[in-house]
Amino acid sequence: MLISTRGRYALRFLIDLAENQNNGYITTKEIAERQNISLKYAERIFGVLSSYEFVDTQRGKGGGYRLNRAPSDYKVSEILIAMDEDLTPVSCLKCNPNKCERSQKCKTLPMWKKLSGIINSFFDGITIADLANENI
Amino acid sequence: MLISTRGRYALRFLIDLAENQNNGYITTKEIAERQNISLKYAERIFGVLSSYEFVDTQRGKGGGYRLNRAPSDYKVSEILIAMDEDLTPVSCLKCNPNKCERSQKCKTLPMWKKLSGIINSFFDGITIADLANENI
DNA sequence: CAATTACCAACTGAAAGAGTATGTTATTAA
DNA sequence: TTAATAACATACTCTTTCAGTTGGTAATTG
Repeated sequence: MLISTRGRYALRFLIDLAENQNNGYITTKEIAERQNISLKYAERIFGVLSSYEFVDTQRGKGGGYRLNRAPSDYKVSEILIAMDEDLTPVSCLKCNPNKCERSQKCKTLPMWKKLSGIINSFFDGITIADLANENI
Repeated sequence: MLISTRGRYALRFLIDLAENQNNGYITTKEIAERQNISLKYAERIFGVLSSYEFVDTQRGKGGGYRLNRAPSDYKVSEILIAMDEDLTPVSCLKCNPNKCERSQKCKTLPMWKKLSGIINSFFDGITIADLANENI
């Protein structure tokens, strides 16, 4: 799988926050219920989103999370890369510079590179706002 | 990972066969050495290629494998799908029809479907001949 | 101070994937 | 007819990754 469930949940959480922007801070509990996921797992995912400063956070009563940018300023690519480390379709592309000794003469490597570029551009071109507005 | 090493090896084997087409049957041993992979692992991969009738096979002395079509008649997509079952980037798309109960209202599903289409078209448009000729 | 809510880290369990081990069967050439 | 060759088959091991859980601690507020 190119995209983990973690990455998919992260996107859904941000969409959820985007759809409830004017309600102040949204708790993990609320989102966990809406998205039908365990509270604890949701907390872990928000932990990553928070560490990348994709969201503002507030502890204690009345606290929770909220977006700190406009939904149109979140590229899907950056979210997925934050959650999964990368978006590379084959392990050949994982290390940089390429450590595979046959990379110079490999007949398939250019194809993998091209695909990787396509995938990255695809996700670069979509924002949380696009998703929320079903404007794929 | 979207593409397994099995799938990558399969492509390299077919490219190898394409490059040595006029030499009759090519043994697993020969390819295993050229591609720097264990004989036994190579045999397993050829087993799959053979079961999908991507190659002709001959046992015993002088035997081995050879292509049974022109290199330009092997789409990369069919090879990769044979080796890995599918090319779906997210598990949401694995079952058909979609069994996820939120699929009707899911805001991200259209994006996954679109990506899946892009990936499949990409590999549909490339053949073993293209790879052998470095014509990515 | 008590309730609330985010934050943190270690762990479990399952699945998939890479690769190996140990054969058996078909074919050919001597 | 036998020995060598090479494909075919299957079960297994080992590692890694990923999903999800457990059991907390720290900050904030009423």
